[in-house]
Amino acid sequence: MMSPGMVFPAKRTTAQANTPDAETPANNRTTAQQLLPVQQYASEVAEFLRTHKSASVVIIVSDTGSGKTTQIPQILTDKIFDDYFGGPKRKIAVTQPRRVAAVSVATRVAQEFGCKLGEEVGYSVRFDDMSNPQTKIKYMTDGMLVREAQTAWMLEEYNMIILDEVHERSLHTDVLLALTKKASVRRRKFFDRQDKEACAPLKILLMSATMDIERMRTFWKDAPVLYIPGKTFPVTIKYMPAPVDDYTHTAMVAVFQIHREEDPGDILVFLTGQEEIEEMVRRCRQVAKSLPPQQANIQFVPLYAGLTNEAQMRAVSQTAASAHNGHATMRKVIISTNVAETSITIPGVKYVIDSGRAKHKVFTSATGMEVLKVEKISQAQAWQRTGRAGREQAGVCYRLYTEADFNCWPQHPIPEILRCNLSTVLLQVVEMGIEKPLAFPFFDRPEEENLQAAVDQLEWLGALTQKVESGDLVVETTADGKLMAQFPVDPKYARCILRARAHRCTEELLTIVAMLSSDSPFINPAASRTAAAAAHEKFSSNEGDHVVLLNVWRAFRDQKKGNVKASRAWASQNYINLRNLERAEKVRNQLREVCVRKKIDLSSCGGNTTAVRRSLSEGLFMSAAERLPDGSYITVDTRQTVFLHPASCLFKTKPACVVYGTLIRTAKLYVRELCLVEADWIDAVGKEYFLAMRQRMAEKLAGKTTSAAVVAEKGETSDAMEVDGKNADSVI
DNA sequence: TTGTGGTGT
Repeated sequence: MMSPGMVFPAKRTTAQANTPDAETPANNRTTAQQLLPVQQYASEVAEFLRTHKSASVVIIVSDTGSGKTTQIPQILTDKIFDDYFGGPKRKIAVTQPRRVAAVSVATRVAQEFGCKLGEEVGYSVRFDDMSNPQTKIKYMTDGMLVREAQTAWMLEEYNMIILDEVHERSLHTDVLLALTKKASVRRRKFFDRQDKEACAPLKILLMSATMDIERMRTFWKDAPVLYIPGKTFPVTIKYMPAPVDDYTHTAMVAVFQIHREEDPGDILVFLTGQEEIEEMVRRCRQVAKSLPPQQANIQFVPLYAGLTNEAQMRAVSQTAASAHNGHATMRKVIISTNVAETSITIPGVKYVIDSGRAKHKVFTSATGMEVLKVEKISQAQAWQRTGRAGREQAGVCYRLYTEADFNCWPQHPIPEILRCNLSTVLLQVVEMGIEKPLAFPFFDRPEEENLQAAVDQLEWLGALTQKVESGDLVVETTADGKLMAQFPVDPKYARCILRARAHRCTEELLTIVAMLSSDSPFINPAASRTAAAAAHEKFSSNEGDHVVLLNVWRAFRDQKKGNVKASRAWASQNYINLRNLERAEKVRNQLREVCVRKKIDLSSCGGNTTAVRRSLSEGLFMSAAERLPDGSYITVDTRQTVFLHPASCLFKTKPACVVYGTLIRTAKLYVRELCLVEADWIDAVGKEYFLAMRQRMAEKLAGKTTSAAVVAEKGETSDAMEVDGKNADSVI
């Protein structure tokens, strides 16, 4: 067992500049604490907006705690709404990357505004719309606004779109950056030329933390910028004098050092994942047992998104200030993933310990492969973590890396739009009437290869057609594509639903696709793994994991005829996560509504699971794999060696041919969410696709005679290719 | 024979 030791030099008294906002001229910390900075600057904000009344885009920059999200929309409605916008008065949309934020901010603003939530001030998030036609300020998730744009891409319902937390660069915020840019130009032209009563110009307000402002100004042709100081307290930064190998161990030593030497205040530790966190919590509790009685006032709580709401609440709720051991107060140590970076705010934190790492998902369009790996975070993320120590009082951030290391890290994380499968977004954008998706004004343009891969994939799925007109790629959605765009799921699953019409099993496919859109219904607690596996056995199938999901759903639905209590008991006995199933139910209802609206036949196949598998094969044919003699598999299109994931119900039976939902590299290159299919089915639906892929591979190989290409030709694993410093993408 | 960073329609 480790012994608590000293990892950091003695306490330094000088507070260093803590966040980038300390450098902005407007920043000072002598503000009256009862007022939010924006309230103090209200007249300046109003003046700024009035001065730039003719600008279609303005930028407001501010860090945590300025109150910009709650106050600025109110300033717009209170002070200048009447004369600020030309044309008829409609709504202000304020987008948020997270639903909880949209809901909670709207609730607070409705109170301040003195109206009932859902009237002048409201919100709109998936499954929950609290707004009406008279709503003036509508908080919404960015994804929700993208959805709305699909039917009205010029966003005529709004006078102004406020994009909040732009610096986070969420996928949908990036889509909106491009879309609103296009819409504002079009609306301006429309307004100038035509009926001024029918359509007002569209104003855009970007709200961001202090970063990347110059690039943003360039993108928006020198948009005016207003800086507002945030309200945070100074945070002292302490770096490691030398690099550490074992950051978990170092984090533990730091925790106990702080506990021994520093003032009261909770500690927030940033690690990378559930397993690592549970392990550290366990070891900390062990060490705490041997602390002297006067130091026993310490407790450890894990925090990650996979926890139940109750467990998350336990981590977030304020430490009971009640005396412990007669006099000392309890110190709480929250050991968390990056969920505590932005999504969850924890009161009472005075110390942050930052491992400097996080798990990131990387997607490769050429192979459809995902990798989830631990990587160094960006400087912006490090500042975000640091800021968590200064919300209520001055704090300290212990960085488990050297200053020299930190200075070498990238300034910003890679935006999501550059590291995800673009097919869903692309179909949405095309359905808005954007015919030349390669010319869409992305703030950060995805690699053309990735965009083209998404276009190709959508074409193979029958969602669109593409052609080249005077050098530009022009695409158009097909009738099926228009239907597919209606479903809020990956287009390949939308295609499965559409194919289910022919096989008379749309009800079953709705269930399966809804279940795939939600987190797994299975709970596998480490302590009772055998019991859980035994309980799950009754849902098993030799036809694949999709049929297993269907079985779970049917059991759940039959249970639901009973009462809530019975439902809970059933879930607990069967190691089933009820929350995830209830979410799947909501998704299913939404998908079903799309079918009703679009007059898509709803039919059920009963026990005929062949029809179900056939439908799946026709949407997932691009993700097919065949068994090799040694029990491994090879993907039919890109000829990569892959392995069935051991958690799949087909792991043992190893059928000759499967389609899969995801291809992910962890210990090996695994395929998951497997469905047993006949090779004939795949050939029938994917013949042209496989021919085209084979031809493309041959062309690439002809052009490249590197050893990597030869290895790829033999169908070796991409491991072998990586030895050459290449990967499968470079040869396919 | 494995494993789930985090969002969202």
